[in-house]
Amino acid sequence: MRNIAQRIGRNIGGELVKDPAKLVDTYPKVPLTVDCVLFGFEENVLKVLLIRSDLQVFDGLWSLLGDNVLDNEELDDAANRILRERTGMSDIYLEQVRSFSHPARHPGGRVITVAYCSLINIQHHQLKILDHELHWHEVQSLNKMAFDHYEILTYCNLWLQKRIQEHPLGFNLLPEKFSMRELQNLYEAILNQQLDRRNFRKKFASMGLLIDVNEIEDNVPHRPGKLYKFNFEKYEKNKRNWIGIDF
Amino acid sequence: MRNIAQRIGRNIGGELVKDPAKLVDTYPKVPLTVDCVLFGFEENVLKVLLIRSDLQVFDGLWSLLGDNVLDNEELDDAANRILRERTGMSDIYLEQVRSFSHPARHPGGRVITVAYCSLINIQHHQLKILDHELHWHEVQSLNKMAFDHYEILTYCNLWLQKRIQEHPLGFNLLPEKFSMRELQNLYEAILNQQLDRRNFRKKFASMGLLIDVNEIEDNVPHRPGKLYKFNFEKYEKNKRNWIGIDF
DNA sequence: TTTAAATGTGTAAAAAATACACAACGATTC
DNA sequence: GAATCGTTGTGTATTTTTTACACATTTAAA
Repeated sequence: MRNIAQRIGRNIGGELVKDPAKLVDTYPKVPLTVDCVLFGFEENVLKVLLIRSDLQVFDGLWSLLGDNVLDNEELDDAANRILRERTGMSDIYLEQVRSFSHPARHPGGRVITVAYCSLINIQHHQLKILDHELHWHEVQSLNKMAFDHYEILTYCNLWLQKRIQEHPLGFNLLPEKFSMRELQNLYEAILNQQLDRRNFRKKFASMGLLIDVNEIEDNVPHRPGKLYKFNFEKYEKNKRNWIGIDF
Repeated sequence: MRNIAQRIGRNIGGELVKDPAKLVDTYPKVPLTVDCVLFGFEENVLKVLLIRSDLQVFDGLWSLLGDNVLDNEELDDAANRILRERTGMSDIYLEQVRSFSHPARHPGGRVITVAYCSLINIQHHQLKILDHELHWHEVQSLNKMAFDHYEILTYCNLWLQKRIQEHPLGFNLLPEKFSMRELQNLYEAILNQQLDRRNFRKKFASMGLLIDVNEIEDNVPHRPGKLYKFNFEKYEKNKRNWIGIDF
């Protein structure tokens, strides 16, 4: 094997590189994409936003929302742009999850992708572009997808389960005013487990981040529950002391 | 703005892409590197493995161990290769942490990097290559580094603090047989906080993952402590039930 | 023999997590 | 308007976990 300095064209010995641009020119380049895993919540079911793959080899399988990273584009920006271009939605806070780099993950050759994740309220974000059969798909009903997207989705789903217990992401999925039952349904759907109703309420009550808006549910065929707002302001202030939720 | 299908050269309408390779050819390509953040522990201090940057613009600042990702190389493999080439060490388990993509992070132009992290026992892994002044550097004494490496290091340090409470990584940093005091020093160094000695011991005792080897410390100028081994076997078996350590 | 410096150990108090049941409410039906 | 249905709202006892804290013991060194 050649010496590393020789192989990558760096100077040997003690001399310093004066022209970094020349150095970067010698770097191999790879196609890089971003895939957005957008989770949503509707009818007490966790959903993910998908399109139909337009690659023949994937024969109509579903695919995450992905695209290339452009020249000089930061990954965060790429994720936001892709989401905007594919769905018409902006102002979604996406978080980087991890990269996937298996050499055979794309049938057209080596393409590395970085997965981004977010959770949104399906009602509050109308899909303005419906190309490629863009739609919300139940997470639980998926098993095969285009590329390695099922693997990415599974990874992001686990990431989300952990994340939602450390940060109050869940409130983005609910209407501004929500009942305790809606909140609990949300956590149960994401964590994929039943939770004790009284202990659930106790836990959130003790956090002191819910504001009782003195209203009750409407149009429910039973005793309506009280409505709450999430105290985003207080949360932002005390963010540093936030220790998370544990179920 | 052009339609996304036009911009990236995809087919419009319902037709399927038959040649994925042709499609990938149209993707913009970016230089991609991997940076390894290797943490070690020595003399009760958390250290990180660094080299001297050979870019003039960084005037002798310290740098992480980084290099390009090669064609068709998986990121995990790249990280292992880089570590091997730079230090001579293999069989180090590196974990992907996240990507850093600020367009101006490299003075030579747009270079995206993926950070990988590991924790090793400095005594057990001799540095076989010392090019570029490769050496172990105290984490606490750093503040400025080449590129955005200080930012990457800081991020990885936080990642590590979290990680070490969820997985027993720390045992990789200690000799096979270690005293409770050594173990506690390690946790204190990484978490950067003092821990109560009795509660610390109680916590580890209750996990049942330490094996008393019926030996005591040697060459200490005070009462020697008992030595333990970590029960890797039992941990691997019960990994799924592992709930972590919490300080 | 004394001193210095660390080890080894247990308990009480506080906090957090869990399990669990019944009355009150509103909507619907008859 | 009475009865029924389904869900809300609430509290307590038990267990588990976390925290705070002190003294006798052991070895090396002086």
